[in-house]
Amino acid sequence: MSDMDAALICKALGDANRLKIVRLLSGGEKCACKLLEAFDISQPTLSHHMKTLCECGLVCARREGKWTHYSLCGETLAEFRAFLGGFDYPTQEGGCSCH
Amino acid sequence: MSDMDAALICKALGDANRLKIVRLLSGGEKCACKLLEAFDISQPTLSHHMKTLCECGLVCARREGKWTHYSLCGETLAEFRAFLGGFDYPTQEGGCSCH
DNA sequence: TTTTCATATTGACATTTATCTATTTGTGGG
DNA sequence: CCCACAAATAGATAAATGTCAATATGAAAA
Repeated sequence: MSDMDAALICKALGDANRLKIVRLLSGGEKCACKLLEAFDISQPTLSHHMKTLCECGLVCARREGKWTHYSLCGETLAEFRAFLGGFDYPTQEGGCSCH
Repeated sequence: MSDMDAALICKALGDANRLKIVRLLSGGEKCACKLLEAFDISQPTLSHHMKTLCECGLVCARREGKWTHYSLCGETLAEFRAFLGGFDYPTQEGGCSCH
């Protein structure tokens, strides 16, 4: 996963509503109308958020008749976790021999 | 870690420059002047990014004379990873009994 | 085919954000 | 005390973002 991909995912998660959407999807696939019930936002706004989540690969959309069902993309989620796992936090000091 | 805390961290990571800063700090503590060398941005802009990273708890600042040394906060990073770990991606379908 | 319903797109607007220049703050050395 | 330097803050501005009302699309039902 590239920095740009990761930044896109972070940006997508950096909104309280979208974070809540991801949490809801974490419980299993949901259609847009069910998701909408959980929020105080308009239908176009939810649709816009879903587009953001889909475009970064975190969420997949499945069309079934009139309804669109959304679910988390486990593969992307795993890759993102691996990306974050690449950050270490060495406790030793003096890493910067500044002056 | 609350949703708001996590959203703050995500927002902080949702910028290519800040992601790069975190990667640099992942290699150990660095002072602001060393970080600045790695970018094509002005000193105030870097300072602004560091403030964002510090305010979400991902980075700690340590003052030493005229210099400020920054490092990743391992605790926050761990909490954030745990937060993301809370998202499951159940593969079973039919989670939404929509219609 | 006409209607109805679920979702997506458009266009507009207010807010937030990333960035810069200019200035200020704080620290240490002459 | 004054100067030099590292970093932070202030103020301004262009770009991105979240939101909504209005409209379009697309699919099933009547």
